[in-house]
Amino acid sequence: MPELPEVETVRRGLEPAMVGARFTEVVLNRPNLRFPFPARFAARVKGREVTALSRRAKYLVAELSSGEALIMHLGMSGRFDVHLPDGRHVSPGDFYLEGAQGQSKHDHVRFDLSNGARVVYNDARRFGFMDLVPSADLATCRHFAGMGIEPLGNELSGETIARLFWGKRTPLKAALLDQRLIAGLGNIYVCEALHRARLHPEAPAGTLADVAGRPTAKAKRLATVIRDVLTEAVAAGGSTLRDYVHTDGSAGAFQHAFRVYDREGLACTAKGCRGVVRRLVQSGRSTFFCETCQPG
DNA sequence: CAACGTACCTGCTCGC
DNA sequence: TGCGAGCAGGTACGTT
Repeated sequence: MPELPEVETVRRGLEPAMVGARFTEVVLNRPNLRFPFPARFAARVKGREVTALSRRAKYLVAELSSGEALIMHLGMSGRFDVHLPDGRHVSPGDFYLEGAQGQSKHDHVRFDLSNGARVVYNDARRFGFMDLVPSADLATCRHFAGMGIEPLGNELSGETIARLFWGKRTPLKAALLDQRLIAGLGNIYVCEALHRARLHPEAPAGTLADVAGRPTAKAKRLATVIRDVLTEAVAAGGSTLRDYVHTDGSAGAFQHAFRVYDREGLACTAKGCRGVVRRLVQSGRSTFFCETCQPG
C-alpha cells in the first residue's frame, strides 16, 4: 500500500539506523523481487556508507559512498524490520501486518550495518524491487525519468494541476493515480483527496482547467486538500491496514482518519452530509466516494 | 500518443 | 473444516 505517507514514515524510521553507517553484510535470499536484483548487488552495497536516505514519490533512495544510489520500492506489501543492537525491534510505518509482525517467511534481503543495526526487507507479494544507479544519473534513470511532480513540493498548486489535467478526458481518479503527472498518490489518498475536494472520481480531469488551461476553483481546492491529507497522514505516521495490532505506539494511525476509503455503505462523514459511501471500480481498482457531496 | 487491460505474487476474507 | 472466488496499498508492459 505504501503510498507517499507510508514511504516517508519508513524513511524516517530507517534514517537513524542507516545514515552514517556502513554495510558490513548484505545477503539476498533470492535472486529477484519483482525484478532481478542488479548484477553483483551485494558486492556493490557491502562496505559502502549510507550518506543520505531520501524519498522520491514512493521510492526510497539511499546514497552510497561509492557514488551509486540504492533505489528501493516497497510494492504493495514490502516492509523493513529494524533490529537494533540493544535488542529492540521496530518496523517503521508497519502498514501491512496481517497479524504477522516478526513473521520472517518472506525475508528477502538482510542488511547488517556497522552500528550494529540489522535491517531486513520483507515482502510477501514481492511487488517491491531494488536497483542501483549512479547518483549522478538519478534524475534520468528509468525509475525517475518522466516522473511527475512531488505532491508535497512547491510545484503542487491549482495552476500546476490545471496545466497537467488540461484537455484530459480521463477520469480524475485515473489522472491522480498517474505517476507521470503527480507522483506519490495511491488508491487511498486519491479517494480521500477527491472526497475532501468534493470532486466526483469519474469527472473528466480536464474540468479542473478552463479553456485556456487556467485553474478553476476545483483545481485550487484539490491542490489544497492533496497537501492537507498527505501532511496529516505523514504526521500520523501513515496508515496501517489489515489486522494491525498496536504494539509500540509508533506505527501508523491515519487509517482511523479515513473519510471514505474502505467505508462502503457507511455514512458520509462530511459535515451536514446525509450521503452514504459508495464503491465503484475504475480501471480495475476500488474507488470509494460519496455521491451526495462529491457531485463533480 | 493516450487509454485501457493484464501480469506479477501471496494471503486473507467471505460465502457455500 | 475445506474450498474457490474475490480482494488488497504497487508498477510495467502489452494491446488497442
